[in-house]
Amino acid sequence: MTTTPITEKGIATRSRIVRAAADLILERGARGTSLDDIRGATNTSKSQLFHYFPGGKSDLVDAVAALQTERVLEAQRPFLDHLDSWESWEGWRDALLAHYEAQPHWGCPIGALSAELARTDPDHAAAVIAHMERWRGYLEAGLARMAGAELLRPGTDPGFLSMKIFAALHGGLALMNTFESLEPLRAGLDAGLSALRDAA
Amino acid sequence: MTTTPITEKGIATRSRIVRAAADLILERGARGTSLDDIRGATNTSKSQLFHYFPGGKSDLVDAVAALQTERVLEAQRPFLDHLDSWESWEGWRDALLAHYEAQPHWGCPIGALSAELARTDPDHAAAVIAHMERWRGYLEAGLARMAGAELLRPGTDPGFLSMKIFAALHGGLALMNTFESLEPLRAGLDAGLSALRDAA
DNA sequence: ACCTGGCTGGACTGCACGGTCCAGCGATGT
DNA sequence: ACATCGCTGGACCGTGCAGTCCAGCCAGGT
Repeated sequence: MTTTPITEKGIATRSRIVRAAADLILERGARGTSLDDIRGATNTSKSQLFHYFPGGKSDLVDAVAALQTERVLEAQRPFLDHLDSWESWEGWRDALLAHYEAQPHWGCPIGALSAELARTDPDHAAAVIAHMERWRGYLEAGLARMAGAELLRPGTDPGFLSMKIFAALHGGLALMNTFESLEPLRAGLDAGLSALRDAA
Repeated sequence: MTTTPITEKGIATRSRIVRAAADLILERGARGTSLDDIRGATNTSKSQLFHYFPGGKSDLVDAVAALQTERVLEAQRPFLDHLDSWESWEGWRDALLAHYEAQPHWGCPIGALSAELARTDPDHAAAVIAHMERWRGYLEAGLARMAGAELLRPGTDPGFLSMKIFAALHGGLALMNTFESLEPLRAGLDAGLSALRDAA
């Protein structure tokens, strides 16, 4: 639960907090980011943090996860909604590469949060899983349309194929974080498209 | 740096600590596991922890990372050393599936540590990256032999191809952690082998 | 001018955790 | 029997952090 600000000033402050928190959490992880860090980075005070996020850090992390999900989905548009042709998949791949290259730090904000919170915090985990499933759902939807148009080998399961591509993508993101390079993501996306080609 | 125990009893205690710490860290993450947790799970005392790991938690985490690396490499034997035939790659895939299915918790111990520490702790990060590179190196070596035997398309880069397979694998592991199911790993490995087939 | 209420600053509290310290215990060798 | 030394138990300390509390500030309305 978060408190929605009333005035324009309040909206600006809240947004400033979430955006700074998103950056810090991407850089240091949720556990590695203290409320004082966020306070310092935003020129705010403790009371403001709890004013806008009554549930404390937990609420703030939820807000960050939601923001990052929107950001990453937005970065994949318009391809994400039409992943039913070879050109769309290639455009999608390029959009992802461009997005993550422009990001201030290596790695996938959602994936990192998931890896960090899945094991400890069931409530957050559910929200993060939902974000992941929504994301993968776009891939599956496109593949289902391709299967309908008989662009895929008969008997291909769009759900499993989407998981293959999704896994290859997220492995690229994870290793991008490890190796601090864009190369693993390029490789992961390549592997994902190989899996797609394999089913065509 | 760790203190090597002298007596048999000491060796047993140290090993008990590392193994319990490995389980707890896999389950809750390094930051989510306190020394008191480990102390409680092993019926030891603070002084023993610092007796065997003078550098404190940091040393212990290093030891856990080393243990988990050995475990996961061991699980891939004997295939890991002969990844130069189609049969070996399939045996390798099956061995990995069996290993992670038998594990007490979902996810990749090394990958999780990497995701957690890469951003904050450069010292640990270097060690974890080394482990990752060693692992990927086995794949690359096999692929290089395949390229030498002209089993791969001319011009194929074993390094990049190994990264494709490695990324697909690790994406499967990461999502396995998120979705708490073996299915993503199966999908990731499938995608990796698709990439291999694509280069054959 | 005054009031209301959204917003802000910052001191304060309680607690969890990493790390220190020292007083023993117990097996092994002489 | 005694001394040595690896090993063990657990009290203790300092710090960093999430979360609380309250005294203001500053519009906009009347």
